This record gives sequence, C-alpha cells and structure tokens, in this order.
Amino acid sequence: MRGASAPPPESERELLARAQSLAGRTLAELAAELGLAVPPDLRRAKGWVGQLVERALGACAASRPGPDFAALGVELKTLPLDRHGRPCETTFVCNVPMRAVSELSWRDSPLCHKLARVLWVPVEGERQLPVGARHVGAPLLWSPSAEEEAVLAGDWEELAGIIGRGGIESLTARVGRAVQVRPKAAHGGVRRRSLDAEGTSIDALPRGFYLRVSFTEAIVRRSYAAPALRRGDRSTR
DNA sequence: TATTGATCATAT
DNA sequence: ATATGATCAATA
Repeated sequence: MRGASAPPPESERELLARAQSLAGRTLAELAAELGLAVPPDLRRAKGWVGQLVERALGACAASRPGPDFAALGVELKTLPLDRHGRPCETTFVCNVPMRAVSELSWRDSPLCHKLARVLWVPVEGERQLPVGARHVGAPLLWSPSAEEEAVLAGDWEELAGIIGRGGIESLTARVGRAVQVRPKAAHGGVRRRSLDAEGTSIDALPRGFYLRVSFTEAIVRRSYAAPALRRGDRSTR
C-alpha cells in the first residue's frame, strides 16, 4: 500500500481524539486524503480497511511485529459491523505459538498481551455496501474487564492445554467460549513445526487465535447507548 | 444463515 | 519464510 500516513499520536488522549474525528467519515474520504485507491471489494484486499485506519491514525507500519502504537502500548483493531451493530466477522488476535504454548501462563501469553489495550474502530462491513461508501463509527479504547479477562484466561488454559498436549490436529473452532483457534495461513499447503501428543515434531497448518463475534459484540454493545455506528448509521430503523 | 475452515495482500 | 492486516466462501 502506498500513499501518505499521519504522524504517530503522543498519548492515548490524542489517539482517541483523532479516532473520534474519523467517526462518520467514509472510507473513500479517508483514502482520498491519504492518496490511496479504494478497491472494488475486499476479496483481494482483505486487510485494506485495517491498514487504511492505521495510516489515518499514525500507527506503526503494518506487518511490523509489536503493538500498532508502540509508544502507547495500544493495539488497533477495526471491527466490521452490520446494520444492527453486530460484528460481521470474528477478530484475529495473534498466531498460535505452536511449540511454546505449553510453557506460557495466561499472563505471559501473546493473547493476553495483545488484548491488554485495544482501540476498537467500528466500520460498516456489510458486503453489499461499496467499500468506499462505508462509514467509520465511534471508537472505543478498551481493556478487558475482570469478567472478560476471566473468560479469556479460561479459554487460554483450555486451548493451550490441548495444543500443549499435542492435540492441535484435533482442535476445532468449536472449542472456547470467547476465543477460538482456526487456520491462519496463505493457503492450505503451508506447514509449520509443531508437536504431536508424543512430543514428536510434526508439520502442521499454522493457526491463529480469534475472538468470537459474541465476545466483540458484547464489548461494543456495552459501550454505546446508541448504535455503534451512530454518525455513520443512516439506516431507517 | 451463522459458523468453521480456507484464503488473500503486503512488508520485512 | 514470517508477521502484519483481516475477509471469503464452503459447510452444517
């Protein structure tokens, strides 16, 4: 992706203010200001919305390890919502550290670290809406509540336990209350070193941790008295 | 039609 | 190759 990028924010306050200034704008407007072309659809540009918002907010370069706002310790997540304010998709969090997973407690896990501080930026996400016409919603700077963290930690223990015992190949997306494990790869032929039940090294499809829709939906629902896309929501309900 | 399993693009 | 950003599309 070429084009301009905003300077990094120096505080959470500044970051949030900047994100709030995006609310109600369309993706076409943001793209124009950054000198970017809007793709006809997201089939061949799946990360485009996230990368666009990163640039608009001055996040560190995409595909660079670590938090999006390294100085602030904040992770940025765009969240595609349907007309009722429900997430259209699950939310990718991080890859599964196949071999180290058994040695990591919840607090030392990449899952915990990534979710410690998140700036959620809702964006209209229904496929029928042209990408450029989609509106950005009101942002939310979030950390898990005690209740949410308890659920996340419980899922980590369960999922990491299965993987740590070599059960990665039998682990399906049905396991986990808030978090699930699903493939995360360029295609089905990708293999990565993992361990089977006997501790023998095997090649397995890379997996990632994803947040279920029910979990992210609860986050945005609790935070907005009105629909999450208030300024961007032109629905007639 | 909601969810799971599969996949796409870019940067380093 | 790996990590970033996610959404697509077949299936149950």
